[in-house]
Amino acid sequence: MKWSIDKDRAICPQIEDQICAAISLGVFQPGERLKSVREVAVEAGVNPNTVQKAFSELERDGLIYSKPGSGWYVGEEKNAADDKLKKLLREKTVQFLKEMKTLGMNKQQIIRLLEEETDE
Amino acid sequence: MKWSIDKDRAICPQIEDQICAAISLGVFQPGERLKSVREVAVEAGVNPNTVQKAFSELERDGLIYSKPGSGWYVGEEKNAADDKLKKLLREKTVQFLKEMKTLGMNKQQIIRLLEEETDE
DNA sequence: CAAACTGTACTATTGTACTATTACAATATT
DNA sequence: AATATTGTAATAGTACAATAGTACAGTTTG
Repeated sequence: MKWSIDKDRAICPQIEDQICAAISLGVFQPGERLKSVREVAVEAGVNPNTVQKAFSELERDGLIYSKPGSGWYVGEEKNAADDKLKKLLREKTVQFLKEMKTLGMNKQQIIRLLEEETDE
Repeated sequence: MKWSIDKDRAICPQIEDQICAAISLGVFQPGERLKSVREVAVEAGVNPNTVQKAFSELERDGLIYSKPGSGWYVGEEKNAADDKLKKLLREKTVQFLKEMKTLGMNKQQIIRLLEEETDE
């Protein structure tokens, strides 16, 4: 898995979110074993404690579960990942809209900016 | 002036950004005196030190200037505010797009989410 | 002149996020 | 059985933003 870590934001939720998206989008299948806490930490250039915390959060939300001594595994209920991803995308969108409107932008102007900054 | 402070983000840049937008959008006119550091602090529910820091940053960027003992005043060059606001809006947009794409969304899906979350 | 308000500077403290390091028990591997 | 790897926990250290409090000099106002 390829990680995209922005050092200017909290790292823990970024790990969470990207794993959540990977599960929801089918990159990881239910029952599949994830890489170990230490491996992910090296891959993402991050402290193992941070990965451990992110995994624990995902476990709390029912996306993954741990077999102590063996590893972390994707849960059977993909719903949990789908719901979490949807919620995440909505929250990010709402937050973005809020900030842009605080700076005086309206819907039309926001979409125009989006069009300008998109290459595809 | 009405402040919109999000406690989950760094406060200092929020003060900066909102004043910048207010100047660029003509809410504050060149030469106009801003409220004092202490007044803004009370209005926004924030520590005076944080406002002082925000004002100093805006001064560094040429948006406002201080007359020690008298107050802070909007600079004559509105360009500085226009440029800073434009840069700000672009950065926020680029950041939003980056995060959404990291979570697997493409342009079309992003715009659809925006449409869904906009009321006007 | 005197009082009030202003910008400015400084220190101390708190809260948060992350890193660094170590340790231990459960599991897997050989 | 022995070794390596895993999850898990605890501690200490670092860095930063923000708060709290104080102080002082310049300006305005009465």
